[in-house]
Amino acid sequence: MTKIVQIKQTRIQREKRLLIQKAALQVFSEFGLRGATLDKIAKACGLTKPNILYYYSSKDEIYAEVLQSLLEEWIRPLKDISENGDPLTEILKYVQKKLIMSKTKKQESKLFATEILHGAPLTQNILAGSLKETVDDKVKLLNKWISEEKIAPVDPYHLIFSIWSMTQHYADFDVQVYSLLNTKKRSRIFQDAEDFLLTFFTRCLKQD
Amino acid sequence: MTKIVQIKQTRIQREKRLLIQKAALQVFSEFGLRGATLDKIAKACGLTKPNILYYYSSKDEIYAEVLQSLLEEWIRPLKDISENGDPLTEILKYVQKKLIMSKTKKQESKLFATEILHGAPLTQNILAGSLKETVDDKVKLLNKWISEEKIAPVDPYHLIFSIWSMTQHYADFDVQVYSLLNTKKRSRIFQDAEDFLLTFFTRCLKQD
DNA sequence: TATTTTTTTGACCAAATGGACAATTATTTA
DNA sequence: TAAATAATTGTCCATTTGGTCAAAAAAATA
Repeated sequence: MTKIVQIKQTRIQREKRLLIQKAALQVFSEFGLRGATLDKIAKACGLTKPNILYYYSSKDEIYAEVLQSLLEEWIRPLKDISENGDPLTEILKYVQKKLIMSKTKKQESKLFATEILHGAPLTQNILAGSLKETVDDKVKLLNKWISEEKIAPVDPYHLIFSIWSMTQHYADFDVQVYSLLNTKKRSRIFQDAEDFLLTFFTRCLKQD
Repeated sequence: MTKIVQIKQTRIQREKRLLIQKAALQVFSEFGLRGATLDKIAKACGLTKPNILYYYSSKDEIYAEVLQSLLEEWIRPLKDISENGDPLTEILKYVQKKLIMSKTKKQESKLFATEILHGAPLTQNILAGSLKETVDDKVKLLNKWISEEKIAPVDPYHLIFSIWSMTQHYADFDVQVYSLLNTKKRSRIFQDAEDFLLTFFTRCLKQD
C-alpha cells in the first residue's frame, strides 16, 4: 500500500489533485456535502473512485481542502480596502469586486453559502478568526471615515453585511433572479446590478 | 395494507402530519434534502420510521409538502405593498416585515435558500409562475411611483432583490453574522439591522 | 361489547455509498 | 535497461438509508 507521505509532490500529483478539486467544487456546489458522492466527483473528472481515494483519504478531506482554498480567496478583496484612497471610491471598488466574484465564481459562492447556511461546521474557526480580524480592522477604518465626516454615518458591520448579501445574491440565487427577469433584462443582469448597487451605496454614503 | 385514500382526515392524521412537518422543517433546514434522513425526522418527532411512511409515501413527498406550505407564506408580504399608502412608508414596511420573518422564521428561510441555491428543482414553476406575477405587479407599481417622482429612480427589480438579500442574510447567514459581532452587538442584531436598513433605504429612495 | 377501521411497529430488503486492498500498469530513477 | 516507486483499477465489504410488509395494538363505530 502506497501512502502519500512524501514532502515533495510529483507532477502527476499536482495535476490530479487540481483536477479533483475542480470537479469536487462543481459537484459540492451543486449538491452540497452530503448530496455529493465520490462517484459523481469521479465521473466529473474522469478518474475512478479508488484513484481519487489515492490522492485524498476521504470525501470529507476533499471537501475541507476545496473549502479551505476558497475561503482565503473569498476574504482577500476586503483586505484591499485602503485607508489611503478616497473613502467612497474605496467602498464602491469593493462592491464592484464582490459583484464580479458573484459573476465569475458562482460555484465558489454557492459552496460557501451552503456551508454557512448549514452551520459552518468546518468554517467556524476561520469566521471567528482571520475573517473577524479583517472585518474588525475595516470596521475601525469605516468608523474613522465616519467620524471625519467623509462618509455618512452608518453601522459599519451592517454596511459590510449589506455589501456581502446584495452582491452574493446574484450568484447564490441566480436561479430565482433569472426566473423573475424577462429575456432582455436577463442578458444585462450584471450591468443593471452594478448600476443599481453603485447608485445605491453612493446615495447612502455620500456626505452632503 | 391501509392506504390513505380517504377524503376526510381523522384527528390523528391531522395531528401527526403536522408533527411530522414541523420535525421535517427542522431537519431539512439543518441538513438539506439529501442530508436529511427519515431516521432523523423520526427521532425529531418521536415517531418510528415506518410510522412516518404511513402518513407520507416518501421522503421527497414530505419535502415537497413542507416546501409548498412555506412558499405561500414566503411570498405573501410582497403582495401587501399597497398602491394607496405612502410609497416610502410602504416599502419600509415591507423591509420590516421581511426582517421580522428572518428573525422568527429562520428555518423556513434557510430551507428556501437551500432549495434555490441548489437549482430550485421543485420550485422553478412557482418562481416563474405566481412569484413572477406578484413581482411584475409590484415592479409596475414601483415604476409608477418613480415616474410620479414619489421615490428616487432605481431599477425596481434590483430594489426588490436588495430587500430580499439584505433581510434574509440575517437568517441564512446567522452563524457568520454572530461570529463577527461581539457580545454586546450580538444581543441587538435585529435592532441594529432594522435601524441600518431603514436608514439605508430611506436615503436611497427619498425624493428631495 | 363485538366488529371494523385506523394506527403502530419490528423485522426485513435492496440500492447506494464511502472506503479498503491486492494486483496490475505506468513512470522515475539509478 | 533493470529496479524501485508511483499511479491505477477491479473487486470486495460494511454501513447507511429509503422503503416494504405482515402482524399487533389502538381507536372508532355499530
